Amino acid sequence: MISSTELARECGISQGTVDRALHNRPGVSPATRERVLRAARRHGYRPHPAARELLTGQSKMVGAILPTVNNIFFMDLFNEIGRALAAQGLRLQITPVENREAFLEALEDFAARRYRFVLTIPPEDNIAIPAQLASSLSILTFLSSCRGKGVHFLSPDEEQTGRDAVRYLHRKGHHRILHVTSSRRTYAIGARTRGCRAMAAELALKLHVLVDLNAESLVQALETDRPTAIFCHNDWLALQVLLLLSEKGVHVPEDISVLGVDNSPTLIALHPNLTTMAYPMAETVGAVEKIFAGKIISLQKERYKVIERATVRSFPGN
Amino acid sequence: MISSTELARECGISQGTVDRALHNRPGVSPATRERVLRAARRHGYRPHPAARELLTGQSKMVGAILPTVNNIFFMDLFNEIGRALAAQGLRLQITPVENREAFLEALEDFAARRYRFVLTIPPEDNIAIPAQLASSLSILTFLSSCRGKGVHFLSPDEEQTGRDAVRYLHRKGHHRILHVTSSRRTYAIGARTRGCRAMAAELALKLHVLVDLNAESLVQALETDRPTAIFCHNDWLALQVLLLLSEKGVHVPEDISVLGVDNSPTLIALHPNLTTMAYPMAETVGAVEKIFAGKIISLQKERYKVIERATVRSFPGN
DNA sequence: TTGTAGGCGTTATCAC
DNA sequence: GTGATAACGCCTACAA
Repeated sequence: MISSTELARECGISQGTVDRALHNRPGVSPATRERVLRAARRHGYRPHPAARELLTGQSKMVGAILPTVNNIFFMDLFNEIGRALAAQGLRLQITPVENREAFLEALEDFAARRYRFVLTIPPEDNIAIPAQLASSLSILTFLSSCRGKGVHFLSPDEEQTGRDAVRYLHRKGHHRILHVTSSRRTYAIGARTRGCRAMAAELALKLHVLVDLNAESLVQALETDRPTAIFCHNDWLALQVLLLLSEKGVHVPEDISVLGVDNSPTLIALHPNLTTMAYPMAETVGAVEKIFAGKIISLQKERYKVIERATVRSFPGN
Repeated sequence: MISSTELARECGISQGTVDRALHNRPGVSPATRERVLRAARRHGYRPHPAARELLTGQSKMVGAILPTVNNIFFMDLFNEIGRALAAQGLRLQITPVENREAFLEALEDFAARRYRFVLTIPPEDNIAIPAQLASSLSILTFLSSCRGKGVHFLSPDEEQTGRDAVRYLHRKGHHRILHVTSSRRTYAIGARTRGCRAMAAELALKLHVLVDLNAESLVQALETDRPTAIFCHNDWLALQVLLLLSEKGVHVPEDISVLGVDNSPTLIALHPNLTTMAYPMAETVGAVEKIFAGKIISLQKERYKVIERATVRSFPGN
């Protein structure tokens, strides 16, 4: 990789002139410009981003931090955001982290590099962000928030999502619902279950909540409560449920219905029949773009939208 | 983010002394050192990586490029590599790319940043890497190679993998095998199918190859050839097959066996019963580490190893 | 039209 | 034990 100074030496002119030529700025004779551009192309010249970042105090990079596990949907989301950012000349860099220490370390490094924004899925809930960090970096969190002022948590109203899911199944004629969720403590998990419970109470239908899914716990829940539908916290759990059911010889949707959440492109590609509630992807990408532009945006009013496919049946007369 | 110069001003000393204190180098009085370290901690001081990179011409970052689709296993692999690199003070930065243009653009940027190594899954097969780029960057490719001298393609012998898979199923008593693979043209896909065919011929057993899996094509293949086992190119396809089979009411492994490849942590977490051939993950991570240390390593002699779980049955007497 | 100079934050070296 | 200075590559501003 050649530098603009070396380029200048090679062309027998000053570095300043090279710079003008490279940036298409006035004040260079056509002949000189052509000579510089040709030399630059020949050497595959690229300005050193570190030098530019040092000088301008700004980077074209946008950082992202993703836990090493449980990340398929967020990988999809970040891919989508990355696409939108690329259109603005920004580049998304994803760092996988295993635990809180690595998470904070990555944040520190991003801050030191003067990244303007960092998108994160914290590996744990409620991680405390040191004040120094929070003030020098705009942190956008998904899934679960962090402690620290200035950290922006971007999420739809998940209690509403739980309510919507139960109401949808109720409208389809289901009165006994199993809610499969996780024991992790994130905002989305807690709120969605609360929403489910609230709506189940309103509609006077039976709701059983199953945490920590496995073959035994699922069979037991099916036998105990005889649900006609399973609402899974996300598509990932829904697929797990589908695979477990198929091993037990239970047919979907004849014997039981399954509803997922996210409409994760990767997981739907795996099983295109899954009925699921689509995460407001486009709205999120739009919100991130607006936040980058300095606006304050919330997703609280955005709703997941049911995408009806083959894993939920409806009962006649409902 | 405070700079070492500002730190020096605050402590009323020169920047050089601050630097010595921060790096635990001799030539600073204990009192001064303490004063500097305290101030640094108070301000959350971090050296600016861009400045260091500019000066030293080296970066602590290792780049990685991943296509936005079909990337679950490689995400797992990169997570593993990232862990190993973190232990050496290097940080893995993954950039998702959609197509060849974005791929080359990301490579150019990595080169300009003086990243020493880049790990890549090319979004297409056989992309041409400009000579400039290849010479200023050590490129490690997985899955499929790129044209360009100096590009290091790291892959086990996939023809051998195909042979091993067929032999394994044959030993389990299967004589009619369906090989589900993809129409993409990567080294792994082509070689593995070749290996399957070769071994099937050697063992005089029936092998049918199915490209572009879907409900109809699968049913037709099952009816036409009556296979007793399905060898899927990877775990992803294996899960797709399992889900399709369950919809058709075909039981695994009673009615038919399913064998995947990769032992992808993410996908196995989704379905812990899948019998699969484990990618030599540890060996790959070790190879990457050695290559970073300047050695030339190949994975050609490494083999995938069958992990027997519940989706492959064996016939008595075999 | 072109050259020069200063500075971004480090690190390394040399002088005191 | 400490300060001053050059250099990394780029960009901006000003001088010739």
